[in-house]
Amino acid sequence: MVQVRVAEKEKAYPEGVSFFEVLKDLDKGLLKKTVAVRVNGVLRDLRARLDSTDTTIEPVDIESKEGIEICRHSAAHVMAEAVRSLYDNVKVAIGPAIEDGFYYDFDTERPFTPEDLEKIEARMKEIVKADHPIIGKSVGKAEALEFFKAKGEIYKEEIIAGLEGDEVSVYSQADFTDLCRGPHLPSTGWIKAFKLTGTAGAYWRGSEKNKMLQRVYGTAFASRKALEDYLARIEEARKRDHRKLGRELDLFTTSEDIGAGLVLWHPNGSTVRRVIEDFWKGEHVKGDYSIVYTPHIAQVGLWKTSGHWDFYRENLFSPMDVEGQEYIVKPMNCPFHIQIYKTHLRSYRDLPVRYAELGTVYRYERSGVLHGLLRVRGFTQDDAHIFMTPDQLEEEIKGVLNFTLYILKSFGFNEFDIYLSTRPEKYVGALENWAKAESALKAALESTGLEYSVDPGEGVFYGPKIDIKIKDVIGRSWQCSTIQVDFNLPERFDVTYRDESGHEARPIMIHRALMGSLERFFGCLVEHYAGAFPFWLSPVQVTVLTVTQRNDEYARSVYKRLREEGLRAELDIRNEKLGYKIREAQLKKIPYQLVIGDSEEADGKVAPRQRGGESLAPESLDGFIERAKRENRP
RNA sequence: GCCGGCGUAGCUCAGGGGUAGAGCAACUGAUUCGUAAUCAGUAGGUCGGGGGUUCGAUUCCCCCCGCCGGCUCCA
Repeated sequence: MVQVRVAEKEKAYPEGVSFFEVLKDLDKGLLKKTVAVRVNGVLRDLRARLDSTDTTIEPVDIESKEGIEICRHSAAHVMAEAVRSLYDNVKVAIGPAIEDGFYYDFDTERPFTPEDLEKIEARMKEIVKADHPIIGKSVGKAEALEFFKAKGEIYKEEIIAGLEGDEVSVYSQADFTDLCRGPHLPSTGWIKAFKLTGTAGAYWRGSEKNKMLQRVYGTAFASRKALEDYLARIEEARKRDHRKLGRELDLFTTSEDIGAGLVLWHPNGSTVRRVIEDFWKGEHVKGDYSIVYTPHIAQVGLWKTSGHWDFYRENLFSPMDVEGQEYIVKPMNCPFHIQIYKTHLRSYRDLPVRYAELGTVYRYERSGVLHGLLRVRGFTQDDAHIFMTPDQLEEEIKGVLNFTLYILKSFGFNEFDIYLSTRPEKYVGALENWAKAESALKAALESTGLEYSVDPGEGVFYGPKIDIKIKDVIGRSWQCSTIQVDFNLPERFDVTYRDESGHEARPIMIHRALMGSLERFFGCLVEHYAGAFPFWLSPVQVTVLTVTQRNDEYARSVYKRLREEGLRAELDIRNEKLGYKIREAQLKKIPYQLVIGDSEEADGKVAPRQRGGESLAPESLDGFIERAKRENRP
């Protein structure tokens, strides 16, 4: 007999009884929302049986992260079963649960079409309805190898060959057997809600060198309601898509005639960008940065010296010939800033030197990776390079980190995911410098009191870095800020300063971008605010609307005054009904609509209406201007 | 770059071997109107580009460009 505890309850059962039976006996209600159990810290199937060491059983709730993962994983198996039953000569590869869903990779005779997706989903529904038991067992490695070999499952063979230990576990449902660690649902009927979401090509083991397999994506949830909520969230994200809003609000476009990944900023988008840039410049001047400008092209030798020519050649635009010299469009700003630094002999007393630039760079991104404003070929970095003595490193990083957070918060981002990336396998620079820099970054992070995680080996070849991802209102993360320590470039460009004893010494550099690229950051802002920018960023802040043409003259004077006060105003005196004009202003997401009718004109007032639909009491123009000015800042 | 899908009026989309259609937007006229769409009329397209098949291609085939979903990549 085994003494079993589940939550508060305790009872003895004979060995060999399944966890399912134990729960059924002890707490039927609990069983209903349980998909697996954790026993002594290990996840097990409900079908698994008690053995002598099992004492405490923790049920895994279907709504829990692990519970949903188990559902998704089982759904992936159901999909594999469906695909194998529908198509000949299919080999299955891997099929894990992922964030928001699951996928399974198949090696097929031909790629899947959208029609295939429907067929597969329909077959999956049949399999769920048939409620096949999902049974796991442990088998010898040799036996498993033989089994999958006989079935022609070469990918499974490869996986098994790479596994440690003598035993592997396999799961079977109906006539489909898969290599799998588990756990799984007790039977296919336990899958409550799923949907296939797409197909894609995906390389075996993620390497371009390997064969491209067919991946089918899907998702599964604990209930139909949860699935519907998820689909509604996707729909919400779709509504916020910066590419859609960019067109609707006339913010930006790209043009086939110009080229992929090159952005045209329309007047509305340009206004937002200008406000961002003005704010950025002002804050940098306050923060003791020097703002600089540098050319868009330069001799390729600069990039050979920097090392980018060797490391990133496939992402540089081809050189152009200028009187026998090779020039390229710049992929980075750093060498220019270094050249400026080097025009003078620097003393330790001059450091740190901070150069900031809204520098437009061009990188040849492979066509398949381009995406709206988020991944483009020409973009403007809010770049800066700081030259300092090694002693100044920690203090400087703290300063940069706090500055970054301040700027991001000014744009309405208050939640961050912060990562410290440490030395990668391929690196340059002395180990002791790496250690020093990593500990300086760490100390700076700790001084903020914010949580962060370490990405081991994810640093750049020339130094460790801090990356900050901002979270938008619907919880998505966007990589924007990066703070990178660099030992490489000062060396390569022979950057120096005179230390306290008058000797030549090597400064350390920091590269940092707060918004990353203006394009990406702008795209992120659009989605964060769903196009309804805060007042200080809105392309048009106020629109003056007349009720009838009798009010045109007064409306003009209101409009003129608003412009004189530096507010971005528009005047709509078209011969249309008020409702029509309001609707249009609303769709343009203009923060304030000033309604001007006979009564406002008679009283010398304006009647503000807010973007949200709320009408404010008529007030004097001065009063409104005061309100607007109060809101016209971060 | 790779896999799949898509490209028709400014936008959203329908159509389909015999040279195209709707709604909204635009323009013109009437209406002078109070917080999300007044009515009527007009105009608008080398059907992404190039080549091929065909008596005839926007439709079928090939190549290219661009966009979308992924993979890979992202200093």
